[in-house]
Amino acid sequence: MTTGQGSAAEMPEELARALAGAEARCLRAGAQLTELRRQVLALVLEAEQPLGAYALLDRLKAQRPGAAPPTVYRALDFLLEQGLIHKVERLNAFVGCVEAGYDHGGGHDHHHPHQFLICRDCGVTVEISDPAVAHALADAAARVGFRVGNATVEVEGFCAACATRPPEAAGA
Amino acid sequence: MTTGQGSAAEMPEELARALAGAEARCLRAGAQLTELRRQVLALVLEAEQPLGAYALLDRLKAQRPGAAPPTVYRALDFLLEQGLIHKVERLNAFVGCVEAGYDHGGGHDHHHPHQFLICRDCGVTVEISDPAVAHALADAAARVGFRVGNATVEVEGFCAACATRPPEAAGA
DNA sequence: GGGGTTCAGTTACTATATAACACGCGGCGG
DNA sequence: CCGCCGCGTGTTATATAGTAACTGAACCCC
Repeated sequence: MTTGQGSAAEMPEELARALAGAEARCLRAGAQLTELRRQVLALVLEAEQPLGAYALLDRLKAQRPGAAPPTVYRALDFLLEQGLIHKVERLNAFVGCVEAGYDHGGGHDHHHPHQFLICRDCGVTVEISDPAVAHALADAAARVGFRVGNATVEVEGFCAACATRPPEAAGA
Repeated sequence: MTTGQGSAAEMPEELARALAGAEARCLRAGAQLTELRRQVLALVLEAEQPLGAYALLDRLKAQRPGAAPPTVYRALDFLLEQGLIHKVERLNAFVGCVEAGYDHGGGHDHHHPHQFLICRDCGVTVEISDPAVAHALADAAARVGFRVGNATVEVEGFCAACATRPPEAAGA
């Protein structure tokens, strides 16, 4: 609510740090975080909620009038590959990866297991990264001889705030 | 591979049984498994793989020339509500629920937790229903005060067959 | 028989995503 | 120097997925 997207002048430190981290990460991966890609990443990160490709496109057009669907989708593909953003399949929308900011050079480089909690009521989407879930999943998969690659885990339900405030009196 | 979809004449016992089970289930739920819905359900069940709404529409047109997108989507919505089919979000496609066939009158009525394993190589999609995964997920959610409703869990990776037969020699 | 509900037909449209081709730029070998 | 190639992007067109809104038929209930 507090962000005036009209002019892309403002640049909170947090965003700047995230972009710098992304840059470093791409460097390590031998990938180019070009101007376009940085712009799209910034748009995703600025938003507090998952944004659809076309919503991003609209915002992007402010800075890049000629932008078309492929413009956005190609950037998104890149960012997904680099693990800088995730796609929320249930929403056909994209969010910044909560872990992307940490520039911990070692261990895994990207594509950490993650899960989304999506509030049915207020729409808030939260990313968590629970090892137990990943483990249970890998376990279950292994039981049928399946080798886990990338997992999409998205839970719809009620966030803490909306769960306590019971919505609008059940009608049925 | 063995099903000739050209004419909808054939009706394996398995399919017939599944449809009968679905009928019984709807009866119990006070829902009507109409002709259209049965047709769409049959199409989903016949396919060995997830089918997109428009693929279903094409097939449906053989039996119902006037069919349009809403025709299929309304039937799919119904079947989803009844728990007779699931949607695979990553594929925008629909599959029959493996548990729908069991006409166990008691306990849960539908919407059991389930997970999909999708082979990156051959595309085979398998549904499993692992309580440990569901539990781990509910647990992780509870830890942040989130009440779990419906979970989408879809794992991409390699099925047993494709995992043993290493694909086409890794390049990188 | 009026009035509700449910289901399906129909038209039109919105939203999401990709194909295919063209161009500019930088590197590299002839 | 030139042609070629890989890459990122621009551009146009199109494919795929999903809904809105209105219509009418069938059924049930009173």
